[in-house]
This record gives sequence, C-alpha cells and structure tokens, in this order.
Amino acid sequence: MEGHYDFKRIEEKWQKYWESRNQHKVTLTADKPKYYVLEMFPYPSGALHMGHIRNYSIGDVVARFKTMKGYNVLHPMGWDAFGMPAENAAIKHGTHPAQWTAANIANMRRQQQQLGTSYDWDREVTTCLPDYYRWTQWLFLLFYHRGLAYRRKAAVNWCPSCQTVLANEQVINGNCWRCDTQVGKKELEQWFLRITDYADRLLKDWELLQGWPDSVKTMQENWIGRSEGAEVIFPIKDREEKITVFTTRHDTLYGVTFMVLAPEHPLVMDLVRGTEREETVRDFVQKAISRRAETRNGEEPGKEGIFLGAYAVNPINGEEISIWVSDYVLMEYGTGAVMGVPAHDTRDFAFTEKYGIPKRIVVIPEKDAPVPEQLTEAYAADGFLVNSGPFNGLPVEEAQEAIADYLEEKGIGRRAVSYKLRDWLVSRQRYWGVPIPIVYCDQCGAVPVPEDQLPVLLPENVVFKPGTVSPLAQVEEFVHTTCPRCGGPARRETDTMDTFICSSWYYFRYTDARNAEAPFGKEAVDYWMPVDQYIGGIEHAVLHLLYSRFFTKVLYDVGLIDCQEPFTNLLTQGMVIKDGAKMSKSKGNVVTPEEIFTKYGADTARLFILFASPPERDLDWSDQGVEGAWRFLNRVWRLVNNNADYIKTAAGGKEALSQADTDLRRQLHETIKKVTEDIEERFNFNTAISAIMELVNGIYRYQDKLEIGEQNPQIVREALEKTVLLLAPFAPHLMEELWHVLGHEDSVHQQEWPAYDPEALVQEETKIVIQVNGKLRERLQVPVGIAQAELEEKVLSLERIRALTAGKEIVKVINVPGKLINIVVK
RNA sequence: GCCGAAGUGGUGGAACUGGUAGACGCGCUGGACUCAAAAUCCAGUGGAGUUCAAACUCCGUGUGGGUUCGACUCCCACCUUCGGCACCA
Repeated sequence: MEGHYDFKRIEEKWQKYWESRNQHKVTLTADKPKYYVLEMFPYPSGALHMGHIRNYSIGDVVARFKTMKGYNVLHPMGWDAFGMPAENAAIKHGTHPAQWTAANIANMRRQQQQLGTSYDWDREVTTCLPDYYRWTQWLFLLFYHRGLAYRRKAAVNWCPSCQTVLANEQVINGNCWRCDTQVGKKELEQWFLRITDYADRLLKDWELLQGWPDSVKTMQENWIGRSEGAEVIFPIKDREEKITVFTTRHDTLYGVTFMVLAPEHPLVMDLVRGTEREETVRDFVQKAISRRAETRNGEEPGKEGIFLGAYAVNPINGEEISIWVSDYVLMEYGTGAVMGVPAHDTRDFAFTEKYGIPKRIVVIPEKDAPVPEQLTEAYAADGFLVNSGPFNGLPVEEAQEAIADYLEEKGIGRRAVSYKLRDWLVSRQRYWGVPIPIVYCDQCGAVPVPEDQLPVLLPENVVFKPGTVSPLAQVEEFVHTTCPRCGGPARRETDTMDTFICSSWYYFRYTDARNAEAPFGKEAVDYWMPVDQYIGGIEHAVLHLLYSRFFTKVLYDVGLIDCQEPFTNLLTQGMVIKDGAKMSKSKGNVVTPEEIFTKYGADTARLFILFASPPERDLDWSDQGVEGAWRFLNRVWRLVNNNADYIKTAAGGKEALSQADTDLRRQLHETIKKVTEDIEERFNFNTAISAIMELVNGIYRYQDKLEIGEQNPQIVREALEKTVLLLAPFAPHLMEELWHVLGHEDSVHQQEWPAYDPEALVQEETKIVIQVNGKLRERLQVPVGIAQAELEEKVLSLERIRALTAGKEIVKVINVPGKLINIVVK
C-alpha cells in the first residue's frame, strides 16, 4: 500500500456515485421531521474563496449530521445573481452581464460540487432569471398594493462610482458598502419600502430568536434606534406657526433656553423672509447643507449656528426663547427641531458656550442639595428636579411621567416614540437588476403593471458605457409602452431594484423552487419554513438579515406564510485570515480553494477548516495545519485498510472482554457521546474532531500494545465502523470509501448516526483528586460505589496527606463525590 | 463617546454547571524502521528550581483588587485588540 490515499480518484468516484443515486434530492415528506439548513447564497463573483468554503463546510456537516439523525433535510444552494460587478465587467470587457454571470455560476457550482456539498440542485435558485425575478416583481407589487412601496422625492445617498443611490444600511462609515467610495447626497424621486412601519415588530420579536447571537440582535437594535419621549409644541411669538420638537428629556422642559432648527427645516426661511437677515441665513443654510454632504461620518462636526431673529414661547412657563438654525440638528430625525437644554445635554452645552446663550440647571444629583452656580459640563445623569415650578423635587423618572401627563392634558404636547431607522430606498439607476414593474402615464400617473403581464423582462440589447446613468432609460423599446389602465402612451420605470430585495425572499423559493404559478406553494412553505439553521457572515447583521425579517413579517401579514421570523437559529461565522489579516490580493496572503483541492483534496480542506477554530471565531489559515488534517485522514485510511481483512475473517462468537477491550469500548462510546453533543448543541466541530482524533490514537495504541491474538476483532470492528460513521459528515468522500472497504454496499451517509451505549460508559473505578487547601497533592483510584465516609477516611490515612496535615487542625473536608476531596487545614 | 466580542504555552486552540489549566493539532526534541532520505510508528515537550533517580516544590490563563475550601470561569476597577453605531435631541 502506498503512503497516502488517492484523494482525486476517491473524491470523483463518490461524487459520481451520489449523483447517480440522486442522493441529495429531497421531497416534502409530511410524516418525517424536517430540518432546513441554509448557507447564505453567494454573489457569483467568479470563484469561491476560503470564506465560502468555510460557510459551506459548516452547513454541510450540519446537513449530513441531521440526515443521519433521521431528519428530512432541506439543504439548497443558489445565486444572488444581480448586481454591479457584472455590469462593471460588461463596461470593461464587453461581455454581457448575463453571460458573465452564467459563466461564473457554472464555475462556482463546479467548485461547490468539488467540495462534496450535499445540495439538492433541483432546487437551485438564480435571482437574475425571469422565472425568479418575475416573483420578485410580483412581491414588489404586493408591497405596493398594501401601501408598503411608495415613491417620494428625498435627499438620498449617491455613490458617484457606482452611479446609483444607496439605502442607509448600505452606507458604511460614509462610504459605499460595495466599492468603498465616499457617498454624497442627491435630491431624487425614488422608490421606498416602508420598513419603518415594522420597526416595533422588528424590535419585539426577539423571543422568537433565542438562537441568534446577542451581537446581531444588539446591532439591529441600535440600527432601529427606538427612543421614547415626548413631542412638545412651541408657539412662535407674533406668528401663527408652531414648532414641534421631539425630546427624550421632557423632564428638563423648564431648562430650555433656546431652540434650534435643522438647516433643511421649512420654517427657517419662512421666519427670516423679508427681514434683513434673509440673505445671511440663506447663505448659512446652503453652506451647512453642502458641508454636510461633504463631511465624512466620524469627523468632528462643527456645531455652527445662526440666530433667526425670532422667538418661541416655552408652553410650560411662557418664557420667550431665541430660535436658531444649526447643522447639529438633523432634519431626518424626530421633527427636525430641538429644544435647547444646555445644562443637561452635552451638545446644547457646547452650542451655548459658543454663542453665549444662558443655561439653567433643572436637575441636580442629590435631593434638596444646593444648586451649583456654574457648570463645567452638561449634567445628563439621573437626579431630582429644581427650578421647575410644580415639579420641583420629583425624581427624573417620575417627572417625565408627570410632565407628559401635563402636556397631554393641556394639549401642548404628547408622548411620542422616535426611530433612527429610515424607510428602505430600493431604486437603483443600474441595468443589471430586477425592473421595477411600474409604468408612468400622463393621464393616470404611476400605474402598476398587471400581474398577468409579469415578468417585465430586462431587455438584452443594451449599450454599456462608463458613467452613463440608468442604461435602461436609453432602450427605447423598453421605455415606451402603453398604459395598462387607459391604453395611452406611457413610459416604463427605468430604475431597477436593490438586489437586497432579491435576497430577502430566496429562502422561501427554495421550498418550492419550480413553481410557475406562485412564488411558492403554501403547503411547501409551511412544511419547510422557518429555516432551522442559517449560516453566514456577520457583515449582513443589519442588511440582509434585517430586510429578510421585514419581508417575512409582511408575507405573514398577507397570509402567504405562517412564520413570523425566517431564521430560527443563526450562526455568524468568523473570517478566514492569514498572517493576521483578512485574505486579500493586495496583501498577497490569499490561499485559493483550487490549490488546496489540487494538493490535498476536499476532505482535507473541510477537516482543517472545521478543526482549526470554532465557527464563530476568526480562523487563522495555516499551511502546516492543513498538513496535519491531511496526515490524520491518512492515518484513518491506513487503520481501516490494515484491518479490513482481519475483522472480516475473524468474526467469531463473543468472548469475555479483556480490560483493554473494555477500555477501548468505553473510549469509543464516550467519543460518540461527545461528538454528538458537540455537533448538536454547540457546533463545536473543532472539539468533536479532536475527540475523534483521540479515539483513533486509542485504537492505534490498542493494536500497538496487544499481539494480534490478544485483540478482539469484534471490538476493533465496532470501533472502526463507528469512527467512520462519526467522521462521515466531516470527510464525506473518504468515509464513503472506507465504509465500502469495511464491506458495506450502501452509502455511509444514509446510515443511522451511532448512539452511545450507556453501559459501555460504566466504570468500576474512578480517580479522585485530593487537594490540601485547594492545592492538588494526590490522586487516588477508588471503586465507583465507595461510601463517602470510607473514602474520606482512606484519604486522610494516606501517607502523603498525613505528612501535609501533621500538626495542623483540619477545619473541614470538602467532598465533591466522584471527583475531588479538598482538606482545609489551619 | 456609546454598545458588543475577545485577551490562556513557541503556535491554532481545549477546559461544557466554580473542582486535575494547557485536550487535540502544529512546531520542536529523542528513538524505531532505512544504505540514506522521505513517509510512517513510538515517546517527550508551560516556566523556574531541588534530585543519581522516582518524585517533589514554587510560579503561571491581559493588569490590580475582591468573593470562595477552591476562580481561565463569578464580582469591582483598569489596560489592550477587534467589530458595530456615531451630533439620533
């Protein structure tokens, strides 16, 4: 036998075998418990990288394990196939996005098959094909008819490099999430989805998501940014209009000494129109707006302001306060107007310091303490009210209730909630996306394309030129159409949809991927959904994962599905890094799946990736670590092959087990227990694999220590077969091979997952650790059932313990049965 | 600034509910096999010290305190790294 196994031959052989048996095809089987495991589908960029390999290896272990556990497992794969890179490639190389994408898909699918993944390819979903995007359009119209999709003119994020707008979630630190270019603002009429309607439900359904990491929940919570407070209505002196502000600190209403409007606030120019301030204010506002467009997030903002010459009246005490405009107030949040309480808000404090506005303290930390003359910084913490009329002496929390009641009673305000979350901007000025199924008619306005006219096909004859806006707008045959309502001439919407819409519902489509009558059938979706285990990168914490939750809730409300959350359990895998940094071409630390497949095969790649670290953590790529995984697989291969004949020929009657037999058998069943728990409860594949390694070492040691005649072939056989079964989800090809080497004719992946035998775990003796004052001093082998009093006596009579306790008082003896005895002496 | 995660040998990482710190792998050292090497198999491997040896002692999980018979694990304060949010009233 040669030194190592022929992975190429073995992996190809069994991939063909599985395919020929249709082994990974899954159908709705109502009497079997289902399990839906899903890895985030990839963008077809051209080739898989190690992050993909990690993602799919984790998913495949879960899928194969659950299959062996008797579940009807849905494990599909598909392509998030619309998006910018295809269009950029078209501009650069002249290939059509459709062809470029199809070629990439073909290559990546080949690599996934090479990895040995157990996908049901009959359910493959490709978002750029009409049989899929037809239903994306259908869903868009469903949102539209429910008032959840609407068009509005707004200042939106604009990426000059991608030549398109972006949703707020897609702007990362002021830069485009895809190309990292700095994002600016543009005033455009665009389509939005009303995700803000679902803000509260997105926040409240956490109890359905016990299986999600806290980090992701916190990130979504911060993003939604719910604040409870009040709106207060301030009349303007000598004018009809009123200004409403949102505040979370209505308890400090008596401390208001000024008011600030956002530069975009409509009242700003109204207040100065016709006064000598008009020009200066207009200048200021324009500069503030353009400055904000240029300011990167993270830069220290200026808090520039200017007085408008007008006064508002504090409704709670009738005081007149100056009205200002400043860039530190945002039009998009709350009401775009803020009451200034410098003594209790750091931003207001800084503003008054700059412009010499007075401060008034209305909260002090200790009840009835003297009110300080001066403040060096704003006091934003808890305390008791002062200078607040009838509310003096109340603690902050009670004062908020009392003042809110008072505002509502007098009709000068009300309790209110405000969110940071904005509606989802979904228009994109690009070609390679789903056409928005809307037609504009001079007579009828915006008209939805009727369902029976779907899909609105993406035209193929498009000219790609760098820097052109909205390529679809240049395709005359596409743009010019007739109005579905009045039959008159009309123009099609030429923007396409954000690709995050495509990925917000693909997991539903998998349950019924070839349905031509509907996005999915009710029976299929109710059987398979929700996804039991979702696996992917944390970078989607507030993008894809938030959008998908939103979609699911809408579809639930419509009655299309029965689940309110799409993903019951979420595993966010860590990055694959090398030499302390994320793999990247510019750093020159890239290892490609292709080279590992060629040198070691897929099983080694999988085993290394799963062994090197637990899935949520970053994984440090190590060539020597890969070598170790390769060596281990060969060690198993050798062990099985060397014993195959021996255990077949020597299958005799059951004899009494020797001590070595019992010990090996105990180790085997302890390993089964541990591996099962590690996979099932914690996804700790690394410790599961290490336990199997120890077992393999144990079998080697058993055979090394005993002459052939002293060994028990039945025990060896049991150990080898179960080792192969335990390793099957991790190294599916080699274990299939070895399963057959052991004389079986069916697939190892269709076997039952081994159960441990509790009787094999029973020990006659156990090791007790003995401590004196908490320090390990001795170990003692004792029978399992030993009486505790007898054990203590035995321990105290040990020579070494007597020496250590001689002349000292034994204060007490701690006895952890079966484990440890600690003698406390003084 | 706020929120979250993490800091353990030369190294990737174990230690699950407070109970033998360092499993398993890598690397390194020694041995077997070989003409030799590769491959493989076996053994050793946290640091310092005592010892012919068997053994034993002390130190040791980012830092400083605390709780406890006993702390990588719990509490308080701090340091460092990574990630998210960032004028959100």
